Amino acid sequence: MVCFSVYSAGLAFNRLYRGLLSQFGLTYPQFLVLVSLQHSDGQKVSELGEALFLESNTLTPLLQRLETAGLIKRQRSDDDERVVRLTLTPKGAKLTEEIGCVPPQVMEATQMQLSEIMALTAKLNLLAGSLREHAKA
Amino acid sequence: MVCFSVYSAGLAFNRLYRGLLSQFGLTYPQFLVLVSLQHSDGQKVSELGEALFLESNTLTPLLQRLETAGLIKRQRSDDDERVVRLTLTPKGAKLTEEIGCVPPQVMEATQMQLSEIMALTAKLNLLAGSLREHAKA
DNA sequence: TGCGATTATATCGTGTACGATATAAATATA
DNA sequence: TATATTTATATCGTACACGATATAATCGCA
Repeated sequence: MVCFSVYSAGLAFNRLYRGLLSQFGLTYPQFLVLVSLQHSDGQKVSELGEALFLESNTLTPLLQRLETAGLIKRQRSDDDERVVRLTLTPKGAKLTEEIGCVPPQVMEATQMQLSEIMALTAKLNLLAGSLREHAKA
Repeated sequence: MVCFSVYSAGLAFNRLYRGLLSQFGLTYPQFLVLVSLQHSDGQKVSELGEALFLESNTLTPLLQRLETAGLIKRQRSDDDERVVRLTLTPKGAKLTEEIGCVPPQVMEATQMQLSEIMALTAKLNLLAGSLREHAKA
């Protein structure tokens, strides 16, 4: 069953990341947020949610923890007071640089060729896309 | 990044299963437990944990909920009082039959050929195996 | 202009995951 | 055969994930 393979591979990745990220005081979803903000600082919560496939009920508490840790700033937009924009603090930007060493370690742990990883990634993205389409309909 | 693809595909599967299983009052991990017990009734908690890659800190509350719902029975072994054996109740066995209609619906939602699904599953299992090996070392 | 609908984020309750630790039973060993 | 060690499960605290709902700001339209 693919679903179970995806599920258990997700567990395995999560455990690996936990070991690698605990020294930085981060979880895997928090890591994803920092990396996403590094690529595009000042994102709205909704934009981050589209990038990570998460909604405000999951993101809000996660972002509050990152703000409490001094890694990001959350501020209401002046144009539209409903919108909250997210920016890395200097401390957050510095930490995001430091965790750049983590993805190579994960790649190494996969024991797979880069080409194979990319092919697998592409298939998973197609699969996830189909599942999301199906959910909408 | 494979890790993110696995993560987001896991989210998508979880959402799909949520929609399909809610009518039965089950979550995806609970579904996995019932199916595992259908294949091998009377498993120990530790055996179930090896099958699902979960430990007692996750399984105990999950199994307690299934017992409260009247779907499984948890009983201490006579041979070894540390061991808890898990069996489907008649109600649980009946429900497990009924949810047999769910996996085909999931397969359909993937929009993939069976051969492609099997190849993907095999690769994911290899990957997860490598990650688990790496975690042990 | 005013007011109902929409939008963006937040809150709440439930159910996983998991590290750390507890508890009790079984085993090993002095 | 006592006692230390190991093993199986359970408990606790923290952090996601998500359905349902709340709240406040903006928009649409009469």
